[in-house]
Amino acid sequence: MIVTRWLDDDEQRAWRAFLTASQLVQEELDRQLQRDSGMPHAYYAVLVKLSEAPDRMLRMSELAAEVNSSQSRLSHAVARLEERGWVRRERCAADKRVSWAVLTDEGFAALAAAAPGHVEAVRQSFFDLLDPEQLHRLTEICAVLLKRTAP
Amino acid sequence: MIVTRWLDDDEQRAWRAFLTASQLVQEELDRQLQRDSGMPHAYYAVLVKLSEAPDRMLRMSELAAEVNSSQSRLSHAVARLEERGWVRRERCAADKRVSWAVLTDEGFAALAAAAPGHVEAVRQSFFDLLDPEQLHRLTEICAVLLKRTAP
DNA sequence: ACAGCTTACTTGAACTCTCAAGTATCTGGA
DNA sequence: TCCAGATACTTGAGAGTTCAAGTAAGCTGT
Repeated sequence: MIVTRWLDDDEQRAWRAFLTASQLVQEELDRQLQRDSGMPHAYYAVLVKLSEAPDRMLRMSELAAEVNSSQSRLSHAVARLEERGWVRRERCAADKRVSWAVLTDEGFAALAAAAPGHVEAVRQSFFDLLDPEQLHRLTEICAVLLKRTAP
Repeated sequence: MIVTRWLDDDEQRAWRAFLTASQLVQEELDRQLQRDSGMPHAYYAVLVKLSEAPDRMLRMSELAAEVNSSQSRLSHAVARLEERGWVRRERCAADKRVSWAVLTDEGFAALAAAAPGHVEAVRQSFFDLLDPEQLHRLTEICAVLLKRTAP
């Protein structure tokens, strides 16, 4: 039988602070993007990754990995983005299972329109609150949280 | 005209690390709870807060504030929890607009059953990865992110 | 060459969340 | 008193996410 190692008070506080802070920041940015640009943050992330890719295109599976999404989620998301004309799908000739997601000019324009407001929001709810020392440490800590190889 | 203060490379890294780390941790725990206990993390949080409240009951609006949720979201959530018999609603006699959410014995039992596995998961994806120094700093930083009064 | 596994992606249904609108109740001032 | 506005909560519709299952195409070993 395994005895649960419950969280002590300090751990409780630490955990709830992390959870609440990250929720708060994410919700705030999601709301800002939805309100000002009519897209959730997940869609914004897709557009960003595509815009940074060579020829503004990526395989669906690569794109999913880049934006930290399941294939299913991405597939639905790209379907919506396609409806808006912001992304286009292209079947790969070499391997017909693969499809490429391609950022259209309209998609790039939508991203360009959304970006300034979003960056400003990120500054307000994140960077402007932290000094360089804190920022550096937070980055390190987050890197640690990410490093452990998923099971 | 306002000139956008774009993020420099360090800022990009910091921001993406924070976003990715917090998403990863949250998704992991959400998945764990859903898989092992059939509830999303948001519902678990509701049960926890109720279990800690005097008489295991809270007004809907207080509960919403405690779990960082909109009233609408909480109302839907409590409706689902009520269907499962984990929470019960009681109209307040003094102010009939108010309703109390009350944790039932079944709800408490469900929480008790879910907690050990969840705590273990939190250890694995959070505490076990950080040393005490990092934990302390992270808590401070998250407190800063939370402190700014929402507009 | 071809049966069976793997890979890449899609689909559908169930569920949660959001936003806006709706209901009921209370409160403060004319 | 009474009504206009505030408060507490609910409801419904639309959208995104998840999970499991489904399709299609490539690979592998015999």
